Amino acid sequence: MEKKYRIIFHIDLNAFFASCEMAEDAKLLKIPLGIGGRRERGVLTTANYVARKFGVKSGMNSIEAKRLCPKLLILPVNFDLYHKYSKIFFDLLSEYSDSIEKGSIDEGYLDMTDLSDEVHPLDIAKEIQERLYKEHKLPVSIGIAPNLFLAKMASDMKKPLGITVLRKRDVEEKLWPLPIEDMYGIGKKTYPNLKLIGINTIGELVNYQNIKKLKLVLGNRTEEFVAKGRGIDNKIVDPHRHVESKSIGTSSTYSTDIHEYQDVLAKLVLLTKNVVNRLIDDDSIIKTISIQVRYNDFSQINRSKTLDFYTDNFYEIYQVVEQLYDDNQGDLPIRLLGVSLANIKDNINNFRQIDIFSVSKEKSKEERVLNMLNNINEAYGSSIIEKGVKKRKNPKK
DNA sequence: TCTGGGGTCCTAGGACCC
DNA sequence: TCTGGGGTCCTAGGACCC
Repeated sequence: MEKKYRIIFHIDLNAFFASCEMAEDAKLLKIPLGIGGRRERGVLTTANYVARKFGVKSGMNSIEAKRLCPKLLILPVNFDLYHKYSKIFFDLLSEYSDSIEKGSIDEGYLDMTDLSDEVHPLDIAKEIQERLYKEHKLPVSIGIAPNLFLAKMASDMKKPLGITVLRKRDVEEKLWPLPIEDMYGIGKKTYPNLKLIGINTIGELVNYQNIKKLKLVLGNRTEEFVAKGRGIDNKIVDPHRHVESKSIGTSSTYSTDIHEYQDVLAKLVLLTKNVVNRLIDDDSIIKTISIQVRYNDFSQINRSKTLDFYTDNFYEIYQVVEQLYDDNQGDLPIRLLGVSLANIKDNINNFRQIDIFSVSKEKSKEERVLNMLNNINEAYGSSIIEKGVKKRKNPKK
């Protein structure tokens, strides 16, 4: 029998980074906890609910957070730990459906339409929530709805540990009163423009009469947002979306601005080393290299170059990074530098012709970069560099 | 109290090929 | 000669999300 509506779950881990730390160490359960940078320019990526009572929230400058809540404990981000719990989370979800789409490290969509008529979706949601909390100490909020957009909006309505059902017929009552900035996809640049034309809630967006004016603000996505506001979203749960990452990058905001060319290069070497290590760990190769430079007035440039071959070679990649910087040097002091790699593919059958006559030339360039690395090592006493000389894992397959 | 770091997707113009 | 139009890739920038 054909069902009239799909049944989609959106499952969202509450205060995920903080919850992982608390799952690891029960002593953290009752104290205000934030995760993020502890230095002058650091901000919190998240905070537990004890800290939130003091007004502490994600995105907040760490010093301001400390002022609001002097007893706040701030731990540095620990991605290895979060990946471990993320895997636990998705493994458990996979017991309930084959149709799972990873939204990000801490949220997923499940298509539960094929659920037997004997079981109620709400009971399954309760079971998932209880198991994650009891077996793994992970609190989640769950939204149940006929499509992905409504499920996403629903999971946000009750936090932490909420379960919210949002049916098509509930849209006018439950969705339309929400402030427009709470709509998924409307961010901090767009919502002031919507307010300017008199739209303050999702309902006001849906019922806006002057479509031409609306298109000036929302552009090509106007129809999409209006449909979503009406509770219509035909996107399917796609297990293949977001399985392979499309880029690997790292960036760093420095506690004091960088003025000297040589200092910039030293930072770029470190950043490049870091991303190339991750690339090699991943057994992947890339052909697009980008740098990001943010100046102290917060203006920013991004520059990229696509090679006509794939590589995972540090020296080759670093040469491009340095070239991109050299070609685009600005006058302002630098606050942030970033390096990222895109156009990624698996490192299998990457046969490349090597021009033996250029090898000696390349050698001398390699030596120059190696010297930079050694100098940085001496200056910082850092272990990052050594870590980078690790061996390639066995190729896949 | 000045504003992190990891990403994805979209747009628009230009190069280049057919 | 003064010139089209589709497709694809590259580059830069912007917006958004967690």
